Amino acid sequence: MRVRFAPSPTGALHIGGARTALYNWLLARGSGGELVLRIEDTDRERSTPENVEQILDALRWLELDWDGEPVLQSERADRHAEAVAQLLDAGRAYRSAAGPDDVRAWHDRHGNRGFRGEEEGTGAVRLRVPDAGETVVRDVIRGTSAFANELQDDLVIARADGSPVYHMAVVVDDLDAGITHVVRGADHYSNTPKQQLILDALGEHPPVYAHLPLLHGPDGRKLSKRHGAASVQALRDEGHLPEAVRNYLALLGWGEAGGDDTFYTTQELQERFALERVSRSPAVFDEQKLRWMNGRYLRELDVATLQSRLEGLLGRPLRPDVVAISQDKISTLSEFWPLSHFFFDGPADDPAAREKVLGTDGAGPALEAARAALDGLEDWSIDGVEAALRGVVEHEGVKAKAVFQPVRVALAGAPVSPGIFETVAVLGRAETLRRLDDALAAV
RNA sequence: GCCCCCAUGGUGUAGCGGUUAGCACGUCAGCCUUUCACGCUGAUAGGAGGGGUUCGAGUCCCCUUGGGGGUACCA
Repeated sequence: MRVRFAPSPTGALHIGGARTALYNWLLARGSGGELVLRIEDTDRERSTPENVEQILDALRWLELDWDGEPVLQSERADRHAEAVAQLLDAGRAYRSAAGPDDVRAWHDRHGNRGFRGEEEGTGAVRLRVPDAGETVVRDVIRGTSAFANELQDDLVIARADGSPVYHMAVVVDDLDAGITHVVRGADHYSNTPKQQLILDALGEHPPVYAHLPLLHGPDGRKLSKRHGAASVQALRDEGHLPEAVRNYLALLGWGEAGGDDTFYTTQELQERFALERVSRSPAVFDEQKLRWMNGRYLRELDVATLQSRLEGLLGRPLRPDVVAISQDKISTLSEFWPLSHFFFDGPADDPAAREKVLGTDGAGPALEAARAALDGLEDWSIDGVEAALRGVVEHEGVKAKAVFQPVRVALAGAPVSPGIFETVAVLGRAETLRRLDDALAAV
């Protein structure tokens, strides 16, 4: 099995594209086949080196590798031209100056019958589509359906300047690369008969096709940039884990036979993924579920791994103890800093929180008592701190919250932080007392 | 307009002629509890509509409706 992923370099890698890449990768890696990467850049405007690099970057982040060097479609123009010439020589294509207006005029006269032009020896190259018969598309996911040839326009396969059009280019590239299975988005489905027509004119046979259902946004419309995190780049920036994204994406449009499972290791995915079981209907990308799943993966990580991933995202060194006590509280990497930055750069500046929590009558005494208890504490551990602070609560005869919240705000500057005992223990005696004193001075 | 495809709760899916329609996210309630989370327990809600076929239909067929894709000298 030889499959291919052929993104067009429009910038970021779209979620739908990422899923297509994943499925192709699963197919190749799960079967011992090969995955080749081709950049569909016949549209020169979009194919800047930066755009291409972004796509490759996104794939690397997802840990989806490919075999060999990525092929740039634009570099195969000679081969495309050769194939066009072959069709011209064989009389399976012709040059015609007819443009869009002429095609429209034809349809005004002939209804939905496909446009048929005349050999004019100049203009764009059009494929001669037979009037009889039908082109049958066999799709592993969607089954079989027939498209009447009579209804198909003689399509342009090369522009007047000789440059090949997309359909011509893909067909030739897939042929030359020996692609056996074409797995791509369903937006290519209706174009498949055209490509089969070209293949047929070339005297070749079509590969196995599989068209994946499109992804929609929460509003039911095709997923796009305005739906927020619609790209792999955005997911990475939000602090998702590639393994979680892969797991989530795999399940967006595919389900195991009789399976109630939700979590799959990449290994399991490779073993069990089957094209035949991919859904036919479009799916809605659900950020909430991805987030939930990401949290589950995050909590499974050992502290050292989590720390290095966080450092990678934040670009600064962290501390394992801080990472450890924050792990249960976050579901994406980017939630770490807002929660625990105060360990590194001092209490947050949140006047509203200070006012609300430290402005109450009991706050002063509570902080005093907590300070005294911690000052003399011998066992400076999470358990030791807990014993000391609970002692304060008991001694003061107040609710636990009446002591813990002021301490939290004094240390973190915010009403939210990791567990208070953990926070105190990790912050250390000197820093804790200093922050308590600062808060006391302001009360 | 024409061609093609799709249709199980709010979301992703399981089921493949006989089930109390399963699982997961979400939502709601409760528990846990020092905040926020996590976790646990329970609840909520579903086969678009209409015709067939059949003893029996999410499950097979047709129509309607709704949604999507294609229809470029775009990719």
